[in-house]
Amino acid sequence: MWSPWQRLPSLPSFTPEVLTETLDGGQAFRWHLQPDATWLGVFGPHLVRLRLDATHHLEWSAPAALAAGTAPALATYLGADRDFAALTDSLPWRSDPHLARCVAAFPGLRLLRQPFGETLLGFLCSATKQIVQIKQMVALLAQHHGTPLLPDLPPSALPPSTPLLHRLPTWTQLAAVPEPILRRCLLGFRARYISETAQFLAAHPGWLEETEALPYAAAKERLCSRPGVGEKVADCVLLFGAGKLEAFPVDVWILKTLARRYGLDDWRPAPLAQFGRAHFGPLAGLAQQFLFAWERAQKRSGEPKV
DNA sequence: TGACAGGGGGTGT
DNA sequence: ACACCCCCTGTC
Repeated sequence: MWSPWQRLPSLPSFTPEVLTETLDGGQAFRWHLQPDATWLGVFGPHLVRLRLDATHHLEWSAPAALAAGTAPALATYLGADRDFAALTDSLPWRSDPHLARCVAAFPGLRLLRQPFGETLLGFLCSATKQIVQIKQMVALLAQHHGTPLLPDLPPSALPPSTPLLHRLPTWTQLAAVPEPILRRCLLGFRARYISETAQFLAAHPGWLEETEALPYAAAKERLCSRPGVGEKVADCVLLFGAGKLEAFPVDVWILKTLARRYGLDDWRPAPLAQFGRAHFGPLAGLAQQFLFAWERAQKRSGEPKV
């Protein structure tokens, strides 16, 4: 049923914590930790299990029927073509003590390269929502409107009630769904954004592909012309779905971080984004991910759940 | 074991 | 500044 576990060549080792932060730290919303401590995730047409071996290197397994194209797709998705250790080393951590401790706390943290259209969909869901709730929305979108990943195989091959039996709907599929139906995916006011974007994309074939290929500034401008896409969402889509590492999303966490750790109280998001690009340089988005991971960890240790 | 606020990784006006 | 939409979470 599942393919044998296979090492993923050309990817460095991970600690479990950094793997969690990479897969389930707000970049992507379709990775779920299973009871056996493996990660189960979907991107594009791919359904994948991931785990760490004894040497903390990544291993993957996919349903046998889908496993053929998995390795190269996974390599792209995980950014295996980029040396994140070297990129991280080129961040200005030597002159920035706070960045230095964030980098040290999450060694090997990387940016994903997700399918562009799916990234847009995920972050259109993200406004004023926490990760758990965004994950719930995209899971429902997939269940209700996405194509089954294993059309010919019995669901019993997977854990019961997994939210990962379907791909995300394509924008073409979404364009055929009336907004009131979309709302059943717990989207709230975001349903209108998604519906209008789907209509627009149906009327403008190639728009997504062209946008993804544009340089950062031009791509951001185009994304921001869509309803529900402001600067923050556009930067997330370009950072996590187009590999534009200069994108510097300013959300409330980064706002608080820059205020508290960098003395930038009362700054507005747009000037903060400018500060970020100036201070952290052309890989500002990577720096942002370290800062974000740090603040998430602080919040967890400050307000333990249980 | 239920009800009840309060707030939530923004955007648009 | 405030509405938008309403689910999740923490409380009582």
